[in-house]
Amino acid sequence: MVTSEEVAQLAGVSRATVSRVLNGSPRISAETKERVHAAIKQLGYEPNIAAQNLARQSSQMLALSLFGEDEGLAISHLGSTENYFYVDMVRSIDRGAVAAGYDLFLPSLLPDRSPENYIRSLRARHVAGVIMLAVDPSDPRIQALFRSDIPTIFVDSINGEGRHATYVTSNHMDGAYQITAHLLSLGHTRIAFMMGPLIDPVSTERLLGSQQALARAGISLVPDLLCQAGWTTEEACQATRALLSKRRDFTAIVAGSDMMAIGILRALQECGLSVPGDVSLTGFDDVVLSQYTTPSLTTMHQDREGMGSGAVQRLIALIEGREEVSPLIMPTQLVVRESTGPVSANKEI
Amino acid sequence: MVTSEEVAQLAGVSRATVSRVLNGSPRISAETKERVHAAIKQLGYEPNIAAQNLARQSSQMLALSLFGEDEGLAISHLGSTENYFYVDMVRSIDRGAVAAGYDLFLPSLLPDRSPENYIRSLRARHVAGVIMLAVDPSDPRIQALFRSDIPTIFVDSINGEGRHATYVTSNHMDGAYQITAHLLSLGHTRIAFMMGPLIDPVSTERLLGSQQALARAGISLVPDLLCQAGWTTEEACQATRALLSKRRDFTAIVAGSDMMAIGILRALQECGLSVPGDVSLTGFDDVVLSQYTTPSLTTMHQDREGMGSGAVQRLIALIEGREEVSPLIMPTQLVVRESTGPVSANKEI
DNA sequence: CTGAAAGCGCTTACAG
DNA sequence: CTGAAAGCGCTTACAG
Repeated sequence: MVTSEEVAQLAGVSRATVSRVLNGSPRISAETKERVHAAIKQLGYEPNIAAQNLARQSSQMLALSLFGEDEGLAISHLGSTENYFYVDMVRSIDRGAVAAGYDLFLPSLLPDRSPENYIRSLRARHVAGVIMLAVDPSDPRIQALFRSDIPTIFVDSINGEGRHATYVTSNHMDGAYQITAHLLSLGHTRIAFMMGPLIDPVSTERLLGSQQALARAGISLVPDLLCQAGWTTEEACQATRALLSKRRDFTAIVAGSDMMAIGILRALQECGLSVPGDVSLTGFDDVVLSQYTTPSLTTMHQDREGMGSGAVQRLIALIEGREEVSPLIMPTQLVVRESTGPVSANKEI
Repeated sequence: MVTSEEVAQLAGVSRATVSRVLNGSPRISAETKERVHAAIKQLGYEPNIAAQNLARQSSQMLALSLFGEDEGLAISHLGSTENYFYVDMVRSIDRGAVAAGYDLFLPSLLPDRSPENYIRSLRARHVAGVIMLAVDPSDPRIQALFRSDIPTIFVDSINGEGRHATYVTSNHMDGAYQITAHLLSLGHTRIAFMMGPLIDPVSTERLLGSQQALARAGISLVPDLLCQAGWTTEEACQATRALLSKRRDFTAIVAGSDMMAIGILRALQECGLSVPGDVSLTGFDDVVLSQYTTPSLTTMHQDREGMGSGAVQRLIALIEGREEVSPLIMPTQLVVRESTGPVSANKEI
């Protein structure tokens, strides 16, 4: 490994000067700057990150976390269907982080670690900030994180705003309102809801949006048709099978997400119900796959790009600590595809 | 931040001793060890990682890389449908890394970085080893990595074996053989192939396996029915549309992957072809979603768990440098679901 | 079994 | 605008 000492010698300056050039310190003579840069290029010098971190007492590292429910491993749950939407956001997060000169780190967490240990391990690594994807706000580690002064951006979980933390989310309420209104405009009045878990505020916001749309149309929600399931394709499929075994007196289903809708679609087709002939179905998220089911899914588009880059940009603002950072709430957009249609005249309800 | 100095004072020993206890050095009196551990617990001490890395000239960090084709960002492509299979492997990689005391790092790579810079940036971060997911072996960065002495495990790309690198992969050839034999046993003789890109050795191995199965049955591959597409759902769907517009004289399609099969299924259903009534369809990978399409997919199961943990275990062996490490080749397993059936008598070919 | 001391490669007030 | 020097918090031969 070539060190700053070697660069300094070649350029005929001190290590301090090399460091200053590297860090873009002002008042360095143009000529010195040039000599140093030439030496860096010639030697292929790259600063030792560990040494920088130690000297600066900080790092250029952003932790990317996504907690699952059953274990402590922080990023393990990316592969679960419920999180495909977030996986797709990693791209824009990565892009934003690179552009700002940060690295991404996946903090692995031992299952037996206490909340205090979680915070300490972030500190021991001098993590500059944390991007927390879709997390249960009641998780004690989240509470500890929120109490700490580590800059954190929460994606899709509302965890206050201020000097240390803020959030980015879609306007779930409006999205649910719109997609429900879309079904109402097609003549559906008996609508089933297969929501994500209602402990998750995202679900609650969406439920509220749907309720508002129904209320405005003077239509009431049928208690037995309000169902919950986990966010996964698997759980949504099972819950729908259970629903169908009890009653089928609805003409549409609002799913909590696209991945849930895929499971619901499977359950409907198993029963010989056609979509949208017998039942209309809506998703939420607009994941890539929603175009490739048969029928393709009517859904609400969430702006992953905007959320990812907005998250990084706000996190960096928090790290730099100049001011309070406000939350980012992205609009959603209705995408009408094949899975919704007018309520059929001959539907026997 | 509490430092080892404070622990040393509380325990009445030197920093050197604290360090030794922490690193499990032998010949430390049991009593001292106990006192130090007590002090650590009492103070909530966690070693400063940057200082450790600097002093040790190494880190406990594993780089997890997945190169896309169009840009330098290393992990950005996780969200693309072609990589859902690997995303699902992150879980077992994470678990293995944590168990061995390593952290996972996502090296972000600026688009304009040269292969030399890529290696230098890994070195500057003292990365202990690299886990390289499904990568184009001709990428110059891969070549540079392979020439370097940084321990690397390649997943699904055969890049030699030895003291610095080895690979883990499924037995793709056998898998393709089995799934093709399954179709042959159902009476299919005119089989279309929608392979992944044939620059990718994984595709070639699978093609070879299929060819062997066909040859053994005395059946020849129809040139026009051998198609290629990108690994994504999108590209497979489009390529199938193109195929169907030209000819339909086949009774089965072998897809390069499950995610491709989902796109193929969509294209078939758009044309009013029923699966498996008109055409049988096979996938590969056994991703979770293969159970939730209608019809569900007959596919080859790849042992993600085994591959992920095997990859980490071998990488650590490479890092410790005790010996040559042999590649790991996992068996695959046929999973028969709804998308394949006997060739129908009335099929007009 | 344990301590004193040097060293890892940077950064950053402090002088000039 | 630039250098000498101290410091970041560990680890690890070297003695004893």
